[in-house]
Amino acid sequence: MISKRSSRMTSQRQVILDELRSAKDHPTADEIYVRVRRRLPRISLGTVYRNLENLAAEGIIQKLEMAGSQRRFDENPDKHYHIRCLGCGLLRDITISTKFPLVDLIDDTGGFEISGAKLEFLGLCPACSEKVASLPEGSEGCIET
Amino acid sequence: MISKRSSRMTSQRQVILDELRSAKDHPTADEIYVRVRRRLPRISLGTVYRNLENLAAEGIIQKLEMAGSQRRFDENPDKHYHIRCLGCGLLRDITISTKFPLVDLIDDTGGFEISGAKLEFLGLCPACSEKVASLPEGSEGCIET
DNA sequence: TTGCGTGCAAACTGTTTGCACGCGT
DNA sequence: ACGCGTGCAAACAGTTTGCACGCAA
Repeated sequence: MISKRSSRMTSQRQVILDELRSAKDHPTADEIYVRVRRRLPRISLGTVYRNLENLAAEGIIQKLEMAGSQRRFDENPDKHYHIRCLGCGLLRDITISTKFPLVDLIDDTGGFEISGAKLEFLGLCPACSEKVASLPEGSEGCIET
Repeated sequence: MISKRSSRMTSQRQVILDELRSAKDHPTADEIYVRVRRRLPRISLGTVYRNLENLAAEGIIQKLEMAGSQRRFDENPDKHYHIRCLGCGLLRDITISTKFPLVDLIDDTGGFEISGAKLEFLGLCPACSEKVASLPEGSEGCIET
């Protein structure tokens, strides 16, 4: 794993990591901030950002940069995929049958040296697709690329 | 195509669309802003954003929300894929051999109603991989997910 | 003539940073 | 005791919005 020399262990760092690990969702920095503040009321948002950034750089957690939305953090540092609900923003892990590297899909690299791919699925979570099913009409599915 | 009632044709809208169509790269709003200002020096950045947003909503152009980077716009409204250079940020179209919908890769939808997938490749453009080849050392490839 | 789209500037969101201080090593 | 990591507040980047006015229809 790509990792830097590990940082000093502060109570802030400890609680942030704790709180992220016990979160089932993939929280944003400010969601983590409010959760951590229950235990460390004087912590600052800047500190939360700094620690999350460091933990990610050390390969202990994972930073999720989703297209067109706020950054989220994942306690699982290993490569895996996600599906995002277009209705409520819920982000959930998903496993894909990875028969081959996605890079194999490319026809012509155009001279690029390819190092990876970002893949994210979009849809409606059970709760939201329930809601949509009982809608007036004319709300055609929003197919994103 | 999903499209709204088309908007009033103003010179701003016309020039923005022109400028985007003649751009080979996939410019950001502010890049378009500086280009358009050569022709319409009094245009405001807000107007550029509003028009790009409308054109995208009408299906005339495409908004590209890439993970962890600034929004870009594509004169081609049709679904296609891109590769982004991790060195310089260059964004280029790429064609993939789409033997099957990406959604077929999913093992378990977890009850989600899936409407699509976002896929983006990452790598180094010819120019940047040239530079890296002649680097000191210890700069391991940054494999993103 | 009507009202949509504009220019301008201010607001806003998410994130980063400079600084003095306090705490982990 | 040294200096990294903190709290705070200000800065920052990208994008959005309220308002009065002008121009396309």
